[in-house]
Amino acid sequence: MKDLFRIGELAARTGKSKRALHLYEEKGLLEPAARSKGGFRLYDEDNIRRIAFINQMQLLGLSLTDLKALLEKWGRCNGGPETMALVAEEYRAQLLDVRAKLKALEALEQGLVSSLEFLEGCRTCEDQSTANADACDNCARKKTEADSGLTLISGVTAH
Amino acid sequence: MKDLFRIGELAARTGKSKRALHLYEEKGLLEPAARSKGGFRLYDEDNIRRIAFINQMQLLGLSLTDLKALLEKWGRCNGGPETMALVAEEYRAQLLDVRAKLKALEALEQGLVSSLEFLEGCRTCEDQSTANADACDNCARKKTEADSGLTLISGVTAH
DNA sequence: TCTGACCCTTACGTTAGGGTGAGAGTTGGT
DNA sequence: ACCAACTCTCACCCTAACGTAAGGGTCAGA
Repeated sequence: MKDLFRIGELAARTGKSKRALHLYEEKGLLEPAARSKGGFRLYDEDNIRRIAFINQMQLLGLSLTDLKALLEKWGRCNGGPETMALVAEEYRAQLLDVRAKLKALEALEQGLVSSLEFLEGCRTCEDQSTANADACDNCARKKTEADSGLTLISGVTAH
Repeated sequence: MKDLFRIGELAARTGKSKRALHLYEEKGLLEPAARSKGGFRLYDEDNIRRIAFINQMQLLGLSLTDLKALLEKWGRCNGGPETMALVAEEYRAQLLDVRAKLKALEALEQGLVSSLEFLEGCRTCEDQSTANADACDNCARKKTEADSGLTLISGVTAH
């Protein structure tokens, strides 16, 4: 009927380890489409999609436990409006979280860009002045300012 | 000279536990400004800034180990151009990572928004048709499509 | 049927990031 | 001097997400 494959192939095709796949099953996140007579797990394309989903969510910082809860909630949703509302609530919460992370990431991106600009300025500055000296006063000062850490994010301006 | 405070106050002012602060010190991420004669750790404002920095980086998914490496690299940077280049390299790598995460988050945001739209459509659809039924064929079909998981992200379109 | 490549379950090991005392010393106020 | 509040240094416990064997079946091809 559908063509099924064993855990080795699933691992190869998803980049996950066999152990991880076993784990996802233990945690109730992944159910093999079938088992062979001898007990081998047999998977199908749906399983691959499920793993792609797990990957995405993991990337975004959800734990396997969180994921299980989410999938269960989604699984219990039978199309009735109350259950749908429940899922919607969950989604809304996730969305808030996602947006907060977005802001943090954007801030860091700015910080990194500024830092790079600063470092670039430092390089050209060094080029023009004391050629073989190990330290540049300007840079050293800026570095000291940034050293406590926060400047790294709030933006190290070029000099 | 500066006004120093003990670990309890630092904990209170940063929202971290004392244990966490000890841990950061063990990991080489945080050094008390001083110690009292009796051995109590004494902290200052710089320490607070350092912790804010740690917070930010943790939020973005860096491990304490990553952070230590980053700070060490930054600490070894004495203004010389080679060391600066090294730090710049690190920053560039971080930036790539951050941008990848940004894309993933934006995709998820879209997915969540679309899902919410779908759920909303479902609710209104339910309102107009079979009022007390527990299932709506339209919704059930959509749900089945989305059930494997990926649709959750690639976008559940409204019906 | 035999063999090599796979897979099964069970179960202990590992790293990160803390939590939670225990037992003992330190501080600051009265 | 004395007490309450605080801190110190061990040192063991915990969850997450796997890694890594051990001991023993399963499958497919020659």
